[in-house]
Amino acid sequence: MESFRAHLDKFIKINDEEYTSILSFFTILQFKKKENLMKEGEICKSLFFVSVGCLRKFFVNEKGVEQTTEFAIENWWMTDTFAFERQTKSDFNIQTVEKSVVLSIDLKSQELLLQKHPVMEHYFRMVYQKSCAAAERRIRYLYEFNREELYLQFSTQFPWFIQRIPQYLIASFLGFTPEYLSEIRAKLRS
Amino acid sequence: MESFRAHLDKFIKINDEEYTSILSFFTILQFKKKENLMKEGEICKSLFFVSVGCLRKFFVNEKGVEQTTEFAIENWWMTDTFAFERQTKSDFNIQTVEKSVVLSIDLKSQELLLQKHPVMEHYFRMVYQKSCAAAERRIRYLYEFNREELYLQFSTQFPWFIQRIPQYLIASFLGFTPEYLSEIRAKLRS
DNA sequence: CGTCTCGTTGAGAGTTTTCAATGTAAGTGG
DNA sequence: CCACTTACATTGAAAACTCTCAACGAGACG
Repeated sequence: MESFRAHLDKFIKINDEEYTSILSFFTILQFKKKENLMKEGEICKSLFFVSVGCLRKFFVNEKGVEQTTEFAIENWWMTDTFAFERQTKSDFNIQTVEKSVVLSIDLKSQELLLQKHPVMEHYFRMVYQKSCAAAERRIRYLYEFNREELYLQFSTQFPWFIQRIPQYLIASFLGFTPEYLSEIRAKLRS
Repeated sequence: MESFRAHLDKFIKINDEEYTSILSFFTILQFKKKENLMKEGEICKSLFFVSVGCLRKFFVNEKGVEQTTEFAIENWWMTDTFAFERQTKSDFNIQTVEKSVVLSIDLKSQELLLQKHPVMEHYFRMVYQKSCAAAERRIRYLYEFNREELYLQFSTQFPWFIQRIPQYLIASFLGFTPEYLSEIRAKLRS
């Protein structure tokens, strides 16, 4: 878990002993591709930190289609924040997109962690703050661009991610159908 | 500023002396309807807390139309989080929708506040966490519903807000044109 | 009274989805 | 390694959704 340590170091100053203690509050989990970490309708027990790999969050709409709302790659956190905070049923599914290594913590452990290591309040404050900032930007893009522009924007901003992820997930994340993405790509190609 | 105290009390335990000290880091501002608190392109200096009234955050799209992305009513915070954190140019405008009373704090003051009152780290962690939770829900709705359903959803969930705000701002917030909102309302009426 | 803002209506145009069919790449078990 | 199956990507036509534009009506306010 060297990567988690490096990540924490970007926000807070801790020594080896503290790090060992902090890490002890988490469970390390390994997943294959397309394994489920959380299911819609089940109590949202865990907050996940992606150490290696990629997760996606999605729900199933009334037509039975999976709508991806978020990806999490290395050094990102993911859960249904609303449901985790209240320990209620999750509104989302979380699934690996690739083989992944994930740190997991439950609410009670997080509370104990914050109690024992107050510096982690600062850490999580910063993480949530960045997460809010990202959400604000995300929402702006959704209002500013039409589907074609969203794809163009996304593929120029994260070309390496486009390579990494199947296209139908990109389409799902950008909020349109795989067919329409094909059409857009055909148009851009010509 | 009794309302701010009551709001803080929901998250943290502080005495009168601490509260007085905390409040001293803020500036109290009064605004009339449609006054500007922040402008796109200017350095994002302030984080705002709405004590009374209502703010909206918007940007101007390439067609010159104002797109509202967020409202803040009593006990909500608002800024361009990304720009505030980095003290860079704001990507959004912030304007009052009604006559409002607002607490304002700049980044340096917030840092001093957090230093002097570590309990505020916890407070802001909770606030940002809730904000993230709201954003996750918001994004889900944007993916789940078409415009008509968005309006239906919004108007049944926040009927009191629909009363409070002019319709063209509702349309802007939900991401469609006032004309289309009229059409939806006509359809629902019949 | 005139002006401005806001809400409404309708026609036509643009965007995006649906559905069904086909093609292609990739994984699996023998 | 091949044959089979499944998952993913593409195409095209018709339908559904949403926007644009121009015009009109109603109310607020100086």
